[in-house]
This record gives sequence, structure tokens and C-alpha cells, in this order.
Amino acid sequence: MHIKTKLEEILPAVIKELFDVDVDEKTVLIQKTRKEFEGDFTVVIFPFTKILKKSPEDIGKKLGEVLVEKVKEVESFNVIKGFLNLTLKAEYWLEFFVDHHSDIYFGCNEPLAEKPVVVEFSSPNTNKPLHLGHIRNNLLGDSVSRILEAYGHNVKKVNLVNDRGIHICKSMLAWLKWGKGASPESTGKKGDQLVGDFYVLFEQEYRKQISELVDSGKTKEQAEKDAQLIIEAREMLKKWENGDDEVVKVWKMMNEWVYEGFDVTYNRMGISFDKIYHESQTYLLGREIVEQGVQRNVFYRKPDGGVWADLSKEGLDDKLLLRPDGTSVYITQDIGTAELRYEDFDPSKMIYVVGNEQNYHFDVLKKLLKKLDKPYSDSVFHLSYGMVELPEGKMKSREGTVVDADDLMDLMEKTAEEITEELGKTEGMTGEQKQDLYKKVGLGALKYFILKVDPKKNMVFNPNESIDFNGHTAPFILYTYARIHSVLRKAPNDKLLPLKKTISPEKLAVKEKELLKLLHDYPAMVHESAKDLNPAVIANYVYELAKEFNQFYHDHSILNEPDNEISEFRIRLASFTGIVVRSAMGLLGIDVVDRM
RNA sequence: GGUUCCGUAGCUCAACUGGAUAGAGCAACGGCCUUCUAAGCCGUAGGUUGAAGGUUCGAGUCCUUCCGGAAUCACCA
Repeated sequence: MHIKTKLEEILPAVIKELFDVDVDEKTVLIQKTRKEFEGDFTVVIFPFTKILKKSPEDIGKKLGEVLVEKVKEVESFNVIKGFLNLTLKAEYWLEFFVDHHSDIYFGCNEPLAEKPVVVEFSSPNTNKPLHLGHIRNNLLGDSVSRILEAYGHNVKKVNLVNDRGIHICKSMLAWLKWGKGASPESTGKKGDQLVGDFYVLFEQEYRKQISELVDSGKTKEQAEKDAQLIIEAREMLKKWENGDDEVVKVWKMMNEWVYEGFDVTYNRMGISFDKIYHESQTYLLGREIVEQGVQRNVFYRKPDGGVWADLSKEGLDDKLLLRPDGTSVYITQDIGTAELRYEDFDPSKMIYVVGNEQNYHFDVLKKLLKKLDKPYSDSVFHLSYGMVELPEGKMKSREGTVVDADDLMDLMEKTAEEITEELGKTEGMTGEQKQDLYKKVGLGALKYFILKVDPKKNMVFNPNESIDFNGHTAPFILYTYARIHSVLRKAPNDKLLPLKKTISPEKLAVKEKELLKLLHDYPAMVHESAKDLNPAVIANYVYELAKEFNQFYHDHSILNEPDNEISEFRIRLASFTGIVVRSAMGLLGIDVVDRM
């Protein structure tokens, strides 16, 4: 049992015995002792003072005495103000070390026998290439999936591709009008980039038409509706929903281009899915469910034919579910996909990694599912994350400030290469090894930079300055790992085998104990990040760990330590740290490197 | 206008979910390589946590008001 839970459980009993008063387990608060004080764990005494009507110092002292006596792991205590600081015996930390130091799965749990957890992320539109915003989404979804899996959940990663709708029609229309048959083969462009170019072209021409109409006296609003291009796009959407051969043919072809492009980008990011849904295949089911809802009087139809949900009882406005012409809207297909997902996986939880701009949408979705009495309405969870902004504000495609995912990864790799070369780190490496290193360092830096921020917060990203390779970054952590491996490479083979016995307790140095304490925390960190669906917990933890190791490494010799017993211990301590660094970085989707 | 979220060092982020003197990195300044990788280590400086009230033994964290910013309230997705 974890020592912290042990203390939490024993404290109410101790208080009962000492003062004959019952305290709620919830009032027992135990935290790690802050570095500036002596001790390993701290019991906060204040909550008891009211019930016990004694001074915090008094209570702390009495509790400390009993804990030292009754809990064999506790060596000593001190009381400062209302805080009881407990110091554990060195044996406790060393025992922990012996038990776990060679366990490459340390911190991860056996799979739980339970229904799967479905994580939906990425969910791109097929009219444009992926950009910085998608990167955060993809990295979050991927990392959360890894964390949940490590915690023991049965995770299914799914992607819902928005492959239908007016946005695709815009790209298609522009291609038909001005494309002159251009294809990825004929232009040498990535398919998603090519299709994105036509989307931009459409928007440009559309805007021209709008301003012409405004000049001729129309309001902006009216002009946006009346422009020839948008009318044609809408007609195309209708044709598509009616299965028009010509339109469907172009649609299939252009989507195929996009998928090929996306695959390259996903691959590069190290992201994969267990199942890919296409909106074009789910929206009909959504439409069907909505129609059933109308029959059951859950929803209602207006005279013009549009179908609506009355959400006034839920405190929201009415919501359109089907347009008067029968075509479906965004939320219609989301109802369909939820149903399909339920049928496919019978999940205990459906997590949707979607930006916080859609908080309202998911509110509505949950309420609609509830109205429909869907058994899974409570298992829908919106993992809402904040926007990525540039120093000058939001990314705007019209102003060309959108940071393209492929370009950004190029930039990261190039920067990694420059810095590595500058530091002269590539001696003796083959060209292939170098490329692999640049890729891992550059991509790792990008992933870490994004994942270290609390998902729910907005973040600022400056492509030219944000990415450092020093300090609180992935390269710093990777460097620590490479250092560890450099030591391990030089250690004699027989000194890499697991230890059954370790140094005597009095030999344990402060930095070694601090490192052990951090390693000891890892399972709790996995638990916390899984509970909160927050990779930043892991990111910040592994940074602390790397920092602590670097201090240890600086202060103590590992291989050159004259005391053989200590040297052997330190080799395994380094290797244990390496195992946890690798594991934690793995949860962030970041590959470590042995040399850099 | 309604609703929701955010505001912490010059910049980018933490703060164990209400606990000790608010911590890191970057940028600035000063030290440390003849020794296991200096992408490192050590130090200096930097704060009225947007403002004012309130609740509490205790507030960056909870409540109220105000200021500033963002998202959303689509027959876009």
C-alpha cells in the first residue's frame, strides 16, 4: 500500500485514540513536504483544531509521537505552525528502489477488465490541410489515449472525418472552375495542400463577388447570400446529398487526395487510429434518429419543414436539427456518430477531444441525447481544450497567418539540425542516424511545448521564438536521457543486472533520496493525469525528474565513485530514472534518444 | 445584449484542487568544463496573483461587484 494512503487511513484512528473524537477521513490532508522544510510527507493540522479545541502545535506533537511509534516507516517528525512534517526511514525509500528499479512497466497498471473508453480526436475537415490548432488536438487526443491505456483502460482511438458539407463543395467548385485538371501528380503538391489551395481560391473569389454586390447597393449580409459562387456551392451540396454522379465522382477524388496528404502528416506526428468514421456515412443515421424523435414528439417540425428541438426547459434556445429542405446540420450527424460508436464499442465512456469554441455544441448534444433517452447520454464527455493563438492573436486564414502543420514540423526539424550541428554532437553518426535524431528532437520539442500547458487553457505559440531547446523543454529531458545512457553504455554489463540488496541506509545521499522520492511519485502522476485527462501533469513531472537527475549527476560520480556498493547503486538509480523518463515521455508520444 | 471561460515576474508556463515565505524556464547579469555528454550545474535580479470588497484559522484558488480579453448564442462545420 502507498504510504500516503496508509497514513490517511490510520490518522482518524489515532485521533480517536488520543482525543476520543471522530474525524471525517476527508479532513485528513496529507501532502508532500515542501522542499524548504525537513520531512517527506506533511499532515495539515489546522482542520483538526476546531474539533479538538487544542493548539495546532499540541495536536501535531502528539500525533507525531504516536505515528513514529505505530507506523514503522516513520522515523521522525517536526511541527512547524500547523504542519506536522514526517520523515520516513531511509529503508523505506531503499526498499521501494529494490522492488521497482528494473521494472520497465513501473507506473503502469494491468489492463482493467471493463468496457472500452472511446477517444475521438483530430476530426479534420477535408477541405484544408492540418494546422497548428489541429496539432494541439491531435497531440492531446493521442497522449490522453496513451495515458488512459497506461492506467489500464481499454482505449479505442477514433477519428471522425468531416468529409461532407458546404466547405468541401467550395474546394470542389473552385477546382472545377479554375483547376484545369490539376492533381497532386501533375503539380507535385501534397493532396491536402492542393485542395486547401482551391478552398482559399474560392474564398478570394467569393469575397470579390461580395464586395461587388455591396458596391451595387446590397447589404453585406444580403451580398453573402446572393453571391453567385455561394449559390453554386449550395446547389452542389444539394446535388451531393442527392447522390449526383458527377459531383460524387469529384468529391471522392478530391477527398482521396486529402487522405493521402493527411496520412503523411499523421505518420510524421506518430499518430494512428483504431477506427476512422466518415461523416458522409454517419449523417444519415443521425437523420433517421431525428425523424424517430419527431414521431415520438421529442422534437417538432415547423410549417416550413425544418425540425427543431425545444430546449427551453434545459435553459437553452431551440436548436435546428434538420433544414427545411431535409439536409442535415452538424449536430445531426453527431447524434448519428454517437449511436454508431455505441453500437460499435459499447463503451463506458466516449471522450470527444474538441476545442472549447464548441462547448455550447456539446451541451446541446448531451441534452438532445438525454431527451432521446439514449443510454449513453451520460457517458459523453467533452474534453474541451483552449485555442492556440499567435503573438498577434488568432490565426486567420484570410490574413495568411495560419501555421501549417507540415511547415511547422519542417521548421522544428531544421532548428534541431542547426543546433545539433552547432554543438558538434553528431560525430560518428551515419546520415540516417542524424536524420532520425533531428526528427525526434524537433518533433519532441514541439509536442512537449504544446502538451506541457494545461489543456483547458488557451496558449500562445510563437513559431519563431516559442520553441527553445534549453530549460523546460523536451530537448532538455531527452538530453538527460542521453546522458543516462552514456553512463550505462560505459558501465560493466554485470553492473546492469537488478539488485537484490542495496546500500546501507546511512549512505543514502540527499540528492539520491530526492530522486527516489520523485520516482516514487510516478504511479500517482499517471493516475492523476488519467483522472483529469491532462498530459500536462506528466509533462511537468518528467521535467522535475530530469532536473533532479541533472543535479544528482552534477553532484555525484556514478562510475568513478570509489565505494563499489554506492557506485553499483547509482548505476541502477540512473537506469531506473531512465526507465521512468522513457515511460513518461512515451505517454506524451515523444520518443527518447540514446545519444544527442 | 445573454451565457461560459480566462487574467500569476518583461515573455511562456507551474502552484498537489482551500494550506507554510506564489515556483520554473526564457530573456538579463555573474560564476562552474584536464574528471561519467556544458542541449548541463550554481548564483543574482525580477510579484500588491487585473482592482475592490466578502467568506475562512488560512484565498492565486470559493462568493459579489467592477475593469480588461476570449469563445459562443448559425438553416458553417
